[in-house]
Amino acid sequence: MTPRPASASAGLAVRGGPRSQPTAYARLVLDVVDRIPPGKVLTYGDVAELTGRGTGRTVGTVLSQHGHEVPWQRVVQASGRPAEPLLQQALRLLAAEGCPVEGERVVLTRARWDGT
DNA sequence: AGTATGACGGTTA
DNA sequence: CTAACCGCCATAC
Repeated sequence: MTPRPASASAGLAVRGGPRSQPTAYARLVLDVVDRIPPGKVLTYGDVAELTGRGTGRTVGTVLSQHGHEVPWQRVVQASGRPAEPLLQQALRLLAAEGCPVEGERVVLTRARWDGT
């Protein structure tokens, strides 16, 4: 894939400022999310495992700051439900790319990406 | 170095 | 099913 415009920023919990500059950790996370195939998803925890650092919480914080440069809708909670603020839009985007959705959640048994 | 914060996860009630 | 609680960990200040 083409490199994402490094214009975005990472950093977690930015209080008091718009966006800080990307951190190595944020790039790791965005890199993994960027590789999720259309119609497939990963849980926040899955992303943390694939990067080898952090937890679902830290992954979520990174995406909250610049998930805009990656297919953010492909990262959902362990329950299969997209994060609250993005619920409707995420479900719409996922359904559009052929991801199995049931009610307000993704059918993880069918849509979970194996990371390969 | 210590405290606060957050697009999470798992357990317990 | 919902709600509360605690553990987790990178980052900001």
